[in-house]
Amino acid sequence: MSTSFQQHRGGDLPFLKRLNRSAILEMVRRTPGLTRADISSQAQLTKATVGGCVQSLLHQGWLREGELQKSSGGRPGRALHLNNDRHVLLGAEVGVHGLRLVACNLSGQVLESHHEHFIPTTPEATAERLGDLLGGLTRAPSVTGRRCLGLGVTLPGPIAPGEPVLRLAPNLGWRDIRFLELMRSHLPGLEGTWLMDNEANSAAFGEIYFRTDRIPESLMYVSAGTGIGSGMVEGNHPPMMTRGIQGLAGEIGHTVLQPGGLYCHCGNRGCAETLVSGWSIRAALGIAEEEDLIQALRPRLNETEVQLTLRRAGEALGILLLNLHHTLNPSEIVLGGSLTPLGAPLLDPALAYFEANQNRLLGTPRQIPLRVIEDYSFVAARGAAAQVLASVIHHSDELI
Amino acid sequence: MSTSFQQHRGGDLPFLKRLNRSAILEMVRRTPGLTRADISSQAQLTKATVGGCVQSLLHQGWLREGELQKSSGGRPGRALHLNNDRHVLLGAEVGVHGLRLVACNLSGQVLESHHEHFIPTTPEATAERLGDLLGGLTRAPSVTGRRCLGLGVTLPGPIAPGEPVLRLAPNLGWRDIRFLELMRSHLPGLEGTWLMDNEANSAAFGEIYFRTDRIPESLMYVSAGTGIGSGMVEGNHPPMMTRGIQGLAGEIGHTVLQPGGLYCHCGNRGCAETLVSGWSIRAALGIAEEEDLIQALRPRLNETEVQLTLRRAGEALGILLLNLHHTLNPSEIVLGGSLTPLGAPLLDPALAYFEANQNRLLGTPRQIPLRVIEDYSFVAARGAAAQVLASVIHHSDELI
DNA sequence: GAACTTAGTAAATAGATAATACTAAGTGGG
DNA sequence: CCCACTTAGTATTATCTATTTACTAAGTTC
Repeated sequence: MSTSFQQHRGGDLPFLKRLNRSAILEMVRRTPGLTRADISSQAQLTKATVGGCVQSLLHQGWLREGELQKSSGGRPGRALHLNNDRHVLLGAEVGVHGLRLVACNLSGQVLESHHEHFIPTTPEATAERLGDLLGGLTRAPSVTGRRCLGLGVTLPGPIAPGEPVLRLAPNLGWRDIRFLELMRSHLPGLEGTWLMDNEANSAAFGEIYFRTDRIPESLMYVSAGTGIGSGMVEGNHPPMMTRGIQGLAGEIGHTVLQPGGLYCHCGNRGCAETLVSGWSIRAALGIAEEEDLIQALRPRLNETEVQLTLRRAGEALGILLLNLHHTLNPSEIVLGGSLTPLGAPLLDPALAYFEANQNRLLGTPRQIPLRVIEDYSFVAARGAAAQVLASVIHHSDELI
Repeated sequence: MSTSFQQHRGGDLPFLKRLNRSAILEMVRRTPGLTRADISSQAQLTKATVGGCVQSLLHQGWLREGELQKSSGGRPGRALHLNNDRHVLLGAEVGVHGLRLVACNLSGQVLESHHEHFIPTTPEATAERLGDLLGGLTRAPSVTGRRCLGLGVTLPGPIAPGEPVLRLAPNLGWRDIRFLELMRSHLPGLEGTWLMDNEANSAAFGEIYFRTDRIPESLMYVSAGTGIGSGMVEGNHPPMMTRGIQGLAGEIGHTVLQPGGLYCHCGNRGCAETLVSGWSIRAALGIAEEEDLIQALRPRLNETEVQLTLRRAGEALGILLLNLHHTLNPSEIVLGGSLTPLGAPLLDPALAYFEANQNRLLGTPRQIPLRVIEDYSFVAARGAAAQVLASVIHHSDELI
């Protein structure tokens, strides 16, 4: 899961076994309904090997057998699916204005979710409250009885690569917090893999990991909220994300778009966040921190000052997206975050700029899919749950 | 080597064998002088397994035994090194103003190199000339007799991920060129792995791959020449690079730094290249395409117009570097390309801006190493040779 | 020089996938 | 309805790889 320096390691036979087990589970996860024969041909393993692996995965409750496939002239194969009844994944997001929690099954379907307005004060108090809420979630009828595979927590700031430390959360005033450790005492019985990550990273991961059709080669999630962040996920088996040596990868809110421009809270001038972010829009339109930004703006959308501010912010967002296109060139871009409910006045200029300029270099008609997420609310928490599953499948011995 | 969508595959016993062979070879490559016992403890393989692998790698001429290590109370181990006498790697760079070729040994030491001023006209003529020069290189005394592992060619533009097609070379006027195919007929006897990549990608790869101490977790190479490009390499075993779905990753010359700024040749406004690039400096100072930019500028460095132009370009470069820092956060940045010989008037403002602003977010004193390459000339060609070696080690059956 | 320590090798063992042969369960033609 | 044919999946045996165990090699230390 981390980008930290990997020492060279050899592999023994159990390693090979784990590898094949996780490959088979991933295949069924990505294309539900696969038969053993399909797996055998795709994975380049013999029928016998696949049969053995599948049997043990069935036995352990990871897979279940489904209907018979249509015959193509011979004995029909038996469809295989994830067994969604046995396990649960927990994910939580600590946001600037609230806590969000989800419990998912292996397919990423949300079994239970909870949202609570909550202004994080100290890390300790936040951990306690979040622990309580998670405890409640695990006692929900749809969750009890399932085996918990772990917990993923997202935080609004850069995470140190390699160890679970929040380096900084500018909008919470936190610095160097080992948040998982703070939560341990409040969730003593919760087993499985615990991990934490940046909100945009987790969101990006979840958006690519739980998909079962037209899986992009890479995906970038841009989170436009109080600040602006992004997460990039690439590849498969397992998807990898770039964190950067200090966890700063994706801190696109502090890329400079306007040299010599306004001062940012980071001290530099002309950062993207001075042009497009919850805080810069509040500053430009005089909206207090305590008010809900969306609710404050909705009645004022006819004011020219508001329209102008949102249009300028949208144009800056468009430039930001284009710069990412020319820096990372993801296969798909997903736009989320608490500013997205502002809709067209903010987003149309961004999408228009991106579409107008994305093909200038190559001149091809191909358009990179750019999607505004319908409901951004539980994306990060669900993504953290996805990271837990990936970690279990690829880096644990659960499958043996 | 490519970022294209990987189908899930299982692994069989020969796969495991290849994996361990390549892991051992990589370990010795990265830390020359390792003993079998060192490898055994680091790779988590038993002494017997390591002994067997090493024996066959010695037998095939990949490794050689060296001196005895100093004893630490018992029998001293025998140092292992790459055998640099048996193989050769070929790399070539097709530049806007010339062709550069290298022949390297396994450690990346240049056995033979050649530079020729050459303005590429058609792809066919360029391929023919490059083929002739490479043929000459292979007949050099230091090269003949060695087994050729392959050829890597770099080109100044985005390469399609997954297949060896140059999508576009704006400064050559080329589009959708299968350059390797054009070269085949001129190098009929040349065996091994053939590959091609973008110049900055190959340079980045070479800068990280041949290093033997303090190997960074990731490295970004920024190439400032006629245009501006970058390449990012991450991880190890093997190092991976981001190409993007259209090969546009790293096209930082077309990130927008000055919304509403000057028109770029791509048709957009305010691209980084309009502020810092060979062509924009030429345009600003009225230097013709035929003149050598460095030679034309050197006598004029006292002119205020020149100083101002270079300082502004340098500041833009500094912003570009900072934006990359906040987007990818590489462990190390290397600056190369044909503009670097301009030295302080261009580079000082860039380095100063980067250093002044890189720690604003986290507030830590840590400085990301930013190095201007001493001699940029054969970096890309040597990097392409490095890619050949990595491809052989990780994706071929040569080691068995 | 004897005890000890570490490096490396040889032979037997365990455990993984592959190969082969088999059974299971459909289709379709007569 | 039967039978040839096709494909899915399982059982058994074989092969291959790494490990385990025992051993030899070659130093240091007292």
